[in-house]
Amino acid sequence: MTDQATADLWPGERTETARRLLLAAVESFANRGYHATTTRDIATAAGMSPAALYIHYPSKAALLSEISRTGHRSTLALVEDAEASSGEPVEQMRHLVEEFTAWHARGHTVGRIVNNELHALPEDAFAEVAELRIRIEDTVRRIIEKGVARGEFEVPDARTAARAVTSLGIDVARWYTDRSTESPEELGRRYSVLVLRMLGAEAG
Amino acid sequence: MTDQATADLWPGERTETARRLLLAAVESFANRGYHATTTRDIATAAGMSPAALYIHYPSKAALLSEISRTGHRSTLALVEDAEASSGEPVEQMRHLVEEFTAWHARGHTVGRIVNNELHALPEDAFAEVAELRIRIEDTVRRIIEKGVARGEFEVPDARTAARAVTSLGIDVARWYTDRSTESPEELGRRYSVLVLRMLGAEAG
DNA sequence: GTGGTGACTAAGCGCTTGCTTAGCATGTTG
DNA sequence: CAACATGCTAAGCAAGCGCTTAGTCACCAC
Repeated sequence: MTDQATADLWPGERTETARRLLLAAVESFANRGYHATTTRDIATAAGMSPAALYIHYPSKAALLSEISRTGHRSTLALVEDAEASSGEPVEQMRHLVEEFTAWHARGHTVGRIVNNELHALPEDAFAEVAELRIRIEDTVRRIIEKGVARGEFEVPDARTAARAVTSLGIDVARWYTDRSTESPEELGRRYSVLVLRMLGAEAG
Repeated sequence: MTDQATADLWPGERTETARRLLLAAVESFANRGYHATTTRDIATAAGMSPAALYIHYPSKAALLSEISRTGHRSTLALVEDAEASSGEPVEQMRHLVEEFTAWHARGHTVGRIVNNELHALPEDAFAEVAELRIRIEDTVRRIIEKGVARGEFEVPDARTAARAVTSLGIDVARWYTDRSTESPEELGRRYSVLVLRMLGAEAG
């Protein structure tokens, strides 16, 4: 039931049981929302009694924190890799959109939690995650500004354009389902064409 | 505390008290989420005891249904007005994006409920709302297809492009706050420039 | 006045929630 | 073989949930 992309985020969680609980939490939080999910839901989905959850995680909120932190770190890494992949803004942006979009399609369950359950995070996790989100948006804006300075992009306002680019990718997690006809990779390629054109780049 | 755009959605709710409850529910659902909001929260914010809520609405879910239905109807009307406003796809699309974006910025509280609390809706409200969402997306796709047929737009895939256009607007409700520097109208204009370019239209 | 009505509250019911406690097998160590 | 650690469960606790009940008060018709 759990997709590979999600499972890959926690390759070696402390024990196999802890991992099963985590993946069950991802599934439940994504489908029903954090507050609508009970600890009994998670434990049952992982095939154990409610009390067993607390041997592996101190609280329901700790599960959410772990999911949100890991999801955000993974996204930031992806965005920074795209920036490092080339010196050319057009190529950087193509990579970024392709992978950012595909990530949100492939891992739309984790993506939903990452983007919609921010308000449910405990303070410390929220602080870390907010910082990561800023760094993601800053990276996108930096690429756009560099492209504009070089005359390869042309936008009315870099900040707004950066918002639009990240926004497009993030929202994929909201509507993409496993029954969608486009593969995550195909969607990424199509979105990168649209985005480059949106930014006023010449070539498709 | 409640913005004018939200208040305008219910110009003449049955009684003044019913309206106060509804607006308090909008505020609470948007800030904390439906499941994290208690009927006590709503009643207290409207300045009354928890039991008074049930004189005006049969349940907490009925409040959500009312908010979601009205929000969706208002959005569909806006989209259909944009299509009717001109015979030219470029003009239709400019109007659509300008107003769709501004609506989600102005009414970002209602917008968040409309787009993120679908799973919490009772069955009958969900069915109505799902139908409205399809009509919104269909209208956007129709405009794009007409533009492509006329040689005024050029996109790899109309369905994907329609998703991207609606997605951009919807996601505004997630990140826009009253402290955002751009006005809803200004944001709408900037987004319409980006979208038209994304669709391969000549003029900005 | 009297009876009726509509908007409201204080109190609380039954249930579910996140989490804890006490105890039970199993395996490992000396 | 005793002593302990580990990973789990059955049972349940306090708190909070959506919603109901019983009753109060202001107002209006006659």
